[in-house]
Amino acid sequence: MLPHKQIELRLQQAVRAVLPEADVLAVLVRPCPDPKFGDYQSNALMSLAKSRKLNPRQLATDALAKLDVSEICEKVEIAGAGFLNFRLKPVVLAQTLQAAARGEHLFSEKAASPKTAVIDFSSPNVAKPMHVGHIRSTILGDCLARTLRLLGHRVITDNHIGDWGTQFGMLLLGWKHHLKPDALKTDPIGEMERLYKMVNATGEAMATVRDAARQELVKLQSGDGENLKIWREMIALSEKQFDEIYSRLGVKFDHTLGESFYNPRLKPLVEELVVRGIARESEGALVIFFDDIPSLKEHPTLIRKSDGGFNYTTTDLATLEYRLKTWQPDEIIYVTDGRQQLHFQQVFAAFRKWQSQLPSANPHLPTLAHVWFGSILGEDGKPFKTRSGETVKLADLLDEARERALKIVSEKNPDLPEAQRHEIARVIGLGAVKYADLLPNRQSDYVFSWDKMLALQGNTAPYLQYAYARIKSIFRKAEETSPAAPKRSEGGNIEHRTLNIELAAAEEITLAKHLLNFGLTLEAVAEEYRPNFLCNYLFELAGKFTAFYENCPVLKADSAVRDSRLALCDLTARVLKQGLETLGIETVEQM
RNA sequence: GCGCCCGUAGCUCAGUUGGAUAGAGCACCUGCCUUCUAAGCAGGUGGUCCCGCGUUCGAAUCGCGGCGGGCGUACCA
Repeated sequence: MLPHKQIELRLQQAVRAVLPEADVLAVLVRPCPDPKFGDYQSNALMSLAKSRKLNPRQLATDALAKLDVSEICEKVEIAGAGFLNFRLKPVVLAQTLQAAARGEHLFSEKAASPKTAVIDFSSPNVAKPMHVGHIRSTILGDCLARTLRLLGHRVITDNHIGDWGTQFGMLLLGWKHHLKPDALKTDPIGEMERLYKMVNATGEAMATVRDAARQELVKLQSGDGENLKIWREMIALSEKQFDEIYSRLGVKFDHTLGESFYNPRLKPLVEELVVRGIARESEGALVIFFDDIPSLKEHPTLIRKSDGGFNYTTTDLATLEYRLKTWQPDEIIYVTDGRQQLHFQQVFAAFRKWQSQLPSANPHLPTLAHVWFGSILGEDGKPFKTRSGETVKLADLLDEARERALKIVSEKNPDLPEAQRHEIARVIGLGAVKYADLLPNRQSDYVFSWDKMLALQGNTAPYLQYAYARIKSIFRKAEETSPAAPKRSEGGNIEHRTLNIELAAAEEITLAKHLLNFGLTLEAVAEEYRPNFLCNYLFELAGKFTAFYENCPVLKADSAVRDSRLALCDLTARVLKQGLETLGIETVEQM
């Protein structure tokens, strides 16, 4: 168990001894904001004292009397209003690093009770190009999936693509009358988008076009052979595009169950909801009212439109039911933009209402989480919407990123073979785009900017990848200059089985202590669904490594120091690589 | 009208149960490539954390009231 966990556990036991009724799970041990206070601190006693009108310093003293962490920490200090400050014993720090060097852990622990989580993200629409608006959901969702998996949870990713709905009426009408086969061959998505826009535009002016489109939709929904055939072709063409983008992004889904998958279930589902008295007719539509939920009292949700059609609430309820039956998840996570908050409140409330009324009511309903993110804005601060020709296509963004990175790598490192420079540019460009998306708090609105997305300096992915490449460079040099250098194990890491890690320089100690906080950070990411915590952690790690790199020569040091520093380098590289991988970002050995 | 979110350095933004002297990147200024990769480092400039009141030992963070902005609010998703 990592030292801070041990401290936390013992502190919780001590608090239980002093305040038996207290919720000790809220007693947390966190890294100190400033190393002068110590390595870890707990503020919990102050809030416990406050709610009980106790003297916080006295409570701290009482808890301390029951606390024995002497083999982990130096003397525990009570500071200020009642902070407990812990300072790790150097030997504990060294032992933790050595255990990591032996491959026993990488500063994180698997969850004690693994859960099953379904993550719903990306969800692009058929017949439309993937643009920058899709990147947040895709990258965030993928990162959350990776984080939960790393922590030992069972994760099921599901891409709920938009392959059904009213847009297909217009698409079918356009396809039948205005399709340009050559254009479809060269740029299928562009051609389908053109058809949609064209019919949509004329439909706004002409009722006959609207009606014709509606007719095509009705035919599709009632199983018309020709329309189904065209519809399937549109999906196939779109999925080809999705696959290309996902392959470039390195994003994989366990399932791609689009809206149409749930189509057969919609009618019986709605009937069931009516029979159970959850939905009722209102103004010609079937509606679920939430009179018992104040925040939703004014916001009923439709599950069948007055024209008999179903909408996305219906589909989402059917989807929830399917996921529950199929995977028995503990948690279902939806990664969409914040504008859908009300919708998900309604879906979640309707689902609970429905499930609670089933005869065999499931006592263990999953946690439903809407992980929302801010809107994408243009550089003018106005909503970045699909206006004619102004959408930045995802493929173009990735191309531009790769080109800018190639230009830089060719300047910095012209001697590398061309193929290698291209590969580096791919990894760096892609990493920069992803990192730019993960770094801000997800709830902030997102001002799209080429320069920001493609920045290669400062707090960016290339900075982290650069730190990694520098470490790898040290190891290359070590092998060149000294045949007696530590050997590489099969995993590409250095063997440390007999290694003694000794930390003397301030930069070494600071770096080492930061490594210990990797798992803590991953847990925070999983808890709050916020990958930016990991970005910041890695940026600090790279910064602390750089300080070490500037001040502590590795290869020129005497044998014992050198081996210890090599081990520290290797552990840093592993955490950087693992951390970046969790963000969905690759590393390169040289750049 | 109601609901959600936001307002922190010139710009873009972090800020982990309320916690210790509010941080980073960009931009700008001064230094540092015979020394493990300068996509870097060291230092400097830069703040009424929108305003006011309150709760608290302690507020950027919580409550109330303003001001400003974004989004949502029954048949698109």
